Amino acid sequence: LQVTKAILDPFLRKLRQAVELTGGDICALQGALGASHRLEAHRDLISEGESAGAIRLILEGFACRYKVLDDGRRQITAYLLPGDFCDLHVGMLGSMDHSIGTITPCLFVNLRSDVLDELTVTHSRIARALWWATLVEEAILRQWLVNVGQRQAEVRVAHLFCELLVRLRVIGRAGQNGCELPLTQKDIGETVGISTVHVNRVLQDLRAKGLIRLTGRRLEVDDPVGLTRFARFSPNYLHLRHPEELVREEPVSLDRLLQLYCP
Amino acid sequence: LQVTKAILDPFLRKLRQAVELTGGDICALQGALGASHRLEAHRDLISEGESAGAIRLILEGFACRYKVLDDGRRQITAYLLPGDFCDLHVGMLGSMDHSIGTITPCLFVNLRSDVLDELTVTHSRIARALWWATLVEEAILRQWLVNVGQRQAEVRVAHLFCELLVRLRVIGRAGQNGCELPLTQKDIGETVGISTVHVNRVLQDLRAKGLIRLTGRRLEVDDPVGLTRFARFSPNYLHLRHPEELVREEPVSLDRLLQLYCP
DNA sequence: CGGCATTTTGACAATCGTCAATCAGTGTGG
DNA sequence: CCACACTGATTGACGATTGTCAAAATGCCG
Repeated sequence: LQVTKAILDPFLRKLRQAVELTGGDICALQGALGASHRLEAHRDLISEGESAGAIRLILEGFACRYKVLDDGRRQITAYLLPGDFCDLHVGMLGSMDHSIGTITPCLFVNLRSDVLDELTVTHSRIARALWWATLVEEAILRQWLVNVGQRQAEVRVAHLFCELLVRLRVIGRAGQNGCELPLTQKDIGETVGISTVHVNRVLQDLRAKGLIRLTGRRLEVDDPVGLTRFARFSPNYLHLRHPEELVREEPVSLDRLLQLYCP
Repeated sequence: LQVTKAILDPFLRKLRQAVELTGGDICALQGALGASHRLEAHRDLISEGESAGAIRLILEGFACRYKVLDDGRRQITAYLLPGDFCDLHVGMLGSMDHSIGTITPCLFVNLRSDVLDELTVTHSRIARALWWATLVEEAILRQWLVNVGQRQAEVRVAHLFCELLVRLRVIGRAGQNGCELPLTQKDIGETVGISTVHVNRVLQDLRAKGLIRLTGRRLEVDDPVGLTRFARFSPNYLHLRHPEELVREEPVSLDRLLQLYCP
């Protein structure tokens, strides 16, 4: 499978939130790309207990980190979207303390870790951007803990939607009025710590309030301002450098990006 | 205030869980130490929104990361114990997305960030150990999210105690039968996402089960095995290299450590 | 069309939160 | 030494949010 350049767009957009990458940086990153591969929905990329291997970057699809308890309950601890790493720095810890699984069919590229190690020495901006991504993941975890620990079910769900909307918008996958959101109600419940049945009730309430509609695999936002206010959402914890860009609905074509960045 | 060497013991013990430090590493770390200072209980070290400044290491006392909601509710997202950093890598993100406050009176040292930056280049083991500490923090956050999202109040509290016992044992501050634990029931509730009143009920239940007693500022563990089993606690997510050492009740004297490490 | 996953509904129960009062422990000043 | 204040712990009554169970409805895909 050939990795076309356009498919790196979400990744580059995301990193642009951390640092201003130069053309040289981008080309160097391309040089680290290894083999790409597909995985169908509901498969594990890595399971808890395994020792982390290759570094993988998601190009397409939804995946998640999760932990399963002995009684079968599952907690999703992160969503991995196009442009996110699966196991960038976690590998340093030795064995995985959680699993990573796909939600939809996904497309990945491997990154040659030796090349990447070298890059972080020769291209300090890249090193910085990669650590930024890891630290933002941690910040998101803190925010999730606040939601699950302190807020009511309805607010939790609203907040999750706000966050996903922003993250998808950063990578050019969401407009102001909605986005593709391939999560089941079970997934949502396992994310915010409520039962599937209650997720259903909450979604109906949010719809009745005129805030959102979750139909099929798509989230429609009827009242963006109201939703943000209801969820008490502030994107500060995402540490974006260019919040103003989030308004732009149109994805930037990668031709455009490469024009700008590669001399 | 003079930083004696002995007071670094928890820090060095903790890092030994990540990598085997050489005498040179330890001496280099000592060279990065700056001014030390005290702070009384219930004060903020850094508040949300501020831009992170100096890098600080806790030498003595309990502190925590937390977020406050607009309705006054608070969620503690991490405990900072002796040997833990307050703002090691978080500074890379610019502004703080949470606050750090003391629980007991605390003693800190500043670290010269320029010296530390240099260290991470010249002493790769140190760089590795510092990132390990950050990644373990993230792993703990994931585990907390699982607890708060999926488990019953009683199990949440039991699990928290297990974790704190292990972490305190690593730094030589806990035996098999208990430890100093200066948390109020309010603190515990704000950690595991339950009300203060319910914390009280849960503690009584745990005592009635013969597992633990929390009296004053001390946690007594009456049935360590039973507690671990009840909490479904596994220390894997703490990524310790020397779990066998946790059994040892006696703190290693720093004279001993320096004898071993400094030629 | 038929099978399967997902969503939806209703009834009921349980955990947990809230409120408000009391009790216990600790430190302070007279 | 004791009254006092203050914080933290404890108790009880009550209610609300949320979970569980089980069934029915809907949607999706071969």
